[in-house]
Amino acid sequence: MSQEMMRGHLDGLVLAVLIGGPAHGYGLIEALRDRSGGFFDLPEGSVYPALHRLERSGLVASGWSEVGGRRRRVYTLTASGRRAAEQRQSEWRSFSAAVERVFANPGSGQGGTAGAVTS
Amino acid sequence: MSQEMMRGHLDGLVLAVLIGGPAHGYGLIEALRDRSGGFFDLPEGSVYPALHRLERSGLVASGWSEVGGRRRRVYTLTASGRRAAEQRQSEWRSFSAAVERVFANPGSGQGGTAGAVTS
DNA sequence: GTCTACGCCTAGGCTTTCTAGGTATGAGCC
DNA sequence: GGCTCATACCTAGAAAGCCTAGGCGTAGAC
Repeated sequence: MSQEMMRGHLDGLVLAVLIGGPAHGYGLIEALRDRSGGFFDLPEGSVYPALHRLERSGLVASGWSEVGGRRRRVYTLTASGRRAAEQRQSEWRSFSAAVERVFANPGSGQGGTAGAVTS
Repeated sequence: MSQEMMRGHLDGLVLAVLIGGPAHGYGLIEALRDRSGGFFDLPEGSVYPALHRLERSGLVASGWSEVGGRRRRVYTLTASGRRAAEQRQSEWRSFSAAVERVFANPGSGQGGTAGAVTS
């Protein structure tokens, strides 16, 4: 449903969730599903690589934990990760506003740009 | 600035512009730049392949025109293209709303999901 | 004669996401 | 004991989309 649209936004969404506190991969998937009202139901194969990517970039740090006999890798925002999260959100607002302007604009057309179509 | 975020949204934006009337590639780039307040300044290498893609999908139809000694390929929305344009916009609204929900939600955290970090 | 704006095009590479698998624990059920 | 489900991690490879970096050509200004 929204697979194609995720491009370039996953990292920002993950960082946004981590602003609320540390989380592990599986829980992050649930958090995104819950927060989005079920709209984002991301496969593990998307989220785990994204987390590894963010860790390589220094935006999150991870540590192992054990809960109920199951090991978890818990991710926490770093200082630069927090800055990145805020920047991503402001970029999103700009992007979203720009898209809305394009959608809203009802033509803006001079009407004469097309010329005569010959075939 | 917004290169990564375009993924999956370009087609919808192009279709949105074409709702206002036929346009050619070069003019479409200008229209997107103008309508978005300069935010979308797309390279030709993005827009022309997108138009060809849309034409292959049957969402737009093209015809050649000549204006001032310069040839233009003018693109027009087909019937299914118009439907697709509207659908894209409604999908955008859903997507945008879901992103906003994720950004707005201030934790929603139980706080106890992380467990004790051991290393 | 050169430069800029207009106007079209494509090949190749990069990045990101998804598909489709794999491993392992704990709990509930028969 | 076996089965299944939810939890929890991981990766290789394919698929797709956009950008970079070029190419071609006309018209008009300087």
